[in-house]
Amino acid sequence: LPEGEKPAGRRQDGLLTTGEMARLSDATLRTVRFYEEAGLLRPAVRSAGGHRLFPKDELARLQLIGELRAAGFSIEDIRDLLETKLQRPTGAEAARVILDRIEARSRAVRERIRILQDLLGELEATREALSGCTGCQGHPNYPECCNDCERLAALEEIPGAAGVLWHLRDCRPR
Amino acid sequence: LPEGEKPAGRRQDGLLTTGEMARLSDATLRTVRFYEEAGLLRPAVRSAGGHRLFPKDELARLQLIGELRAAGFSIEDIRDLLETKLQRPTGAEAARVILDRIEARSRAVRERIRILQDLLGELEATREALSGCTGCQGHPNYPECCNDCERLAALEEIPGAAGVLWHLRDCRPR
DNA sequence: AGCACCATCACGCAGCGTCATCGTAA
DNA sequence: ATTACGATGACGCTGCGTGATGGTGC
Repeated sequence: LPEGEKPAGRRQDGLLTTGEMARLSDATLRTVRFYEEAGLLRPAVRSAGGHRLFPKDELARLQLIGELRAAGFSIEDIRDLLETKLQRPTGAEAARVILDRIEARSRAVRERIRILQDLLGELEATREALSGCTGCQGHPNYPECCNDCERLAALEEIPGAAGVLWHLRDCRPR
Repeated sequence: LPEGEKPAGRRQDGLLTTGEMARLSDATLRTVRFYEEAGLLRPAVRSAGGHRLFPKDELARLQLIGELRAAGFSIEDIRDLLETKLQRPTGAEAARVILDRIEARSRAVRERIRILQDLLGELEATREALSGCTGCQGHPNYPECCNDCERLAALEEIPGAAGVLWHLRDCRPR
């Protein structure tokens, strides 16, 4: 064993099997194969028996693909991104194209974060509004009785989501 | 016209057509119908000619569904949430179930926000690393020359994503 | 009678999951 | 020879988009 080098797989040729790629990147076999067919991973060399063998660089690619997917890039977007540099005549041009796309995605991600944060706020407000209900004594004509509940009526405000989930009368659209 | 009441649609019976529902909630006709078939909107009354007519409360429901979908929740998740109250015998029990689910959702949403923020950070770092390249003078043997670029080598660190996108040698998996 | 509106099939799409059946690797 | 691992179809799923074709509302 050459010292100071942890082999990524256990093959001596430094190639990775489909399964190793999958395990090292939180993907599945199916996903790795799908990405290869889709052209996101470069055509793997095959063993004599037909098994895919990926050079180790492809692992970094696969991991990046996973992150870009999580960020909402489509398969096609990603293919474009990965090919951009090779399809532009100069580095300056390629960089501008890539920067634009990243900018656009960043904006979309920020927007998505904002939406999620708003929703989180509404969920919290809903939780607060209904938290008093866990101590509610049984009532004969539940669930209609909640419409006349004094405790709920005394609340400063009932978020729209709570009104809908609790099936209160007059849930007004916002 | 009874005063002080802005009718939601323009029908005098206060019911909303599929199209009105769609327009008032940023959905499409198809989506409204789909949600009804999926049981997210309660079976609409039909006109003599077969057109759906929704009571105005359903609009608040539809809007809530839109928000939950935007946050990434599945149709089934949403159906469960919406039906919870009616399927439990007491308010206290229903409230506990709903609170649990909201708690779980909140946690999931927080987790998603965290992931997206991490990604945003990586996107920004990538943008920064490549932003200098937009001024790169043409070079005869682009794109290979980037591997020996002095400017890139001088950077404190090159994020993995940039290494992959820029096809630099030795992009090591993380 | 005209025009916008709505209904119901029905097919299509991404991005894989999930068998089933079979060949490989060591 | 065993046992885990991988390959190749092929069909399934979600959440709608997108026609086509024909009836409604007013």
